[in-house]
Amino acid sequence: MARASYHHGRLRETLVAHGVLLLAQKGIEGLSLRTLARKAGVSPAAPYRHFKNAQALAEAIAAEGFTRLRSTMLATMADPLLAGRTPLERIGMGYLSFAQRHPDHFQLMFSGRVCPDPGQPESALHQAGQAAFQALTDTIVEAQRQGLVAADVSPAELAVVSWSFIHGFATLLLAGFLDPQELNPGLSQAELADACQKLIRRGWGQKSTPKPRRR
Amino acid sequence: MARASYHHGRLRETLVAHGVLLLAQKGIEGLSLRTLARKAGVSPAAPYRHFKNAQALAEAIAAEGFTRLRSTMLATMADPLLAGRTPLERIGMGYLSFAQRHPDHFQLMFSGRVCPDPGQPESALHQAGQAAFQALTDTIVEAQRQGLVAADVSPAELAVVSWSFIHGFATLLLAGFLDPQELNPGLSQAELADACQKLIRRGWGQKSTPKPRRR
DNA sequence: GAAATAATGTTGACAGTGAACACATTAAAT
DNA sequence: ATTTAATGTGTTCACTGTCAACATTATTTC
Repeated sequence: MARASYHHGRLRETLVAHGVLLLAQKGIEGLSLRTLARKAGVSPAAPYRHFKNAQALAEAIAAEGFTRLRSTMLATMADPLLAGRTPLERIGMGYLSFAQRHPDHFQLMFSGRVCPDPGQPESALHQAGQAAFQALTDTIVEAQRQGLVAADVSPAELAVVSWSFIHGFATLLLAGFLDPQELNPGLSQAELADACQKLIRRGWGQKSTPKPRRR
Repeated sequence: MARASYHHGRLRETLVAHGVLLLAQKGIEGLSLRTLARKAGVSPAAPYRHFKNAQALAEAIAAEGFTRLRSTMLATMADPLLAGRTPLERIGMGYLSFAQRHPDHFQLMFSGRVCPDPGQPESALHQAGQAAFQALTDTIVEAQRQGLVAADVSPAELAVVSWSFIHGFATLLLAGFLDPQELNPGLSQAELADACQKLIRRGWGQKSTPKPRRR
């Protein structure tokens, strides 16, 4: 931890890296600029040479979260154990997996502590978020090519819908609003996710165009 | 603000009420126990007689948020201006309306500052949240009765899916991830929401039973 | 290569915060 | 009426984000 030279050399990355760890250990409330400076072996004022304020540091940590979320989703896409799943199922599982393994990081990314006004759409946070979103859009295009998803709807719309659903599902799960057995018909999380996914694919509207009844 | 008697009398409610206001003015970061005590004209230690700590106060404010969210949804349900909309559209509009008019309150309710572990499912927060959720479930049952929603799916499942979607949509909207015109085909928020809603009702799966091609 | 300049880190201070303690005042119960 | 519980006060502590003045080093420029 202790360093020889007066300058740290890689303080910015070190702060973000320790931020990710501290977040996992102490949660969002436990994340403090001073603590991170201490862990980096640096004075409390040093971080201000790299970040305008504590929120900017939190934004950088959140941006790193989006990068990792994207990596997790891509890894899940390539996981041979999930070969039987459709691309959209796989990427959704990646999203959920990240949210559940790094709940505090996930919450920070969307907690409003970050990016309150979209005045700076060029921020690293926005870019990292859009990159993750792009992975989802790419997956949808691929699913359309494979004939797994309706091809007559714009990928962007489909991406908005699927991201909205999976994000809401993850958030409500983390917040504990989907746990009680009273409301769910005693399903495990995987079963519930699966049921929802099937329901979405099918649509929940009344079957207004009565298909030729199978029987 | 100043009071005559030594005891405040309704400190708890006063703190929560001022909390809602302060939240709207200063955002989540600006919400502090001491400031609320000051606004209530009371010493910094007084709130601790009513709340175990600052987080418990935040939870009470969040619970109040769920109560108001439920009220907003019910009001939207009854709004005569929206008579042409289906019940699910109306309640979704109520949800979005609350999220956009009280973004900080909405974020607090799901920000993880609140209810980290579901060890206390009896908390007021959980109860208020479940009451809001119940309004949604009721609406779905009603929509099923009206034949607007597939009746062969459990209302609980439909409620999970619709709550997940609308919550995710609201969150991404607030976080600014749905704004850039690059990704959306230049739609207004209302148009986007409408397109998503239609898409969900129809389902996004490949039309496995190909309708007679129009041309 | 030496000097000027920019980048980066330090020290010390300040106000604001959550929290705890002993104590004061009032309401409620006996 | 007296005891007891509930509620509010004053004070203190450790911690936090932030800043200004200063110190050290890296980088550029002559």
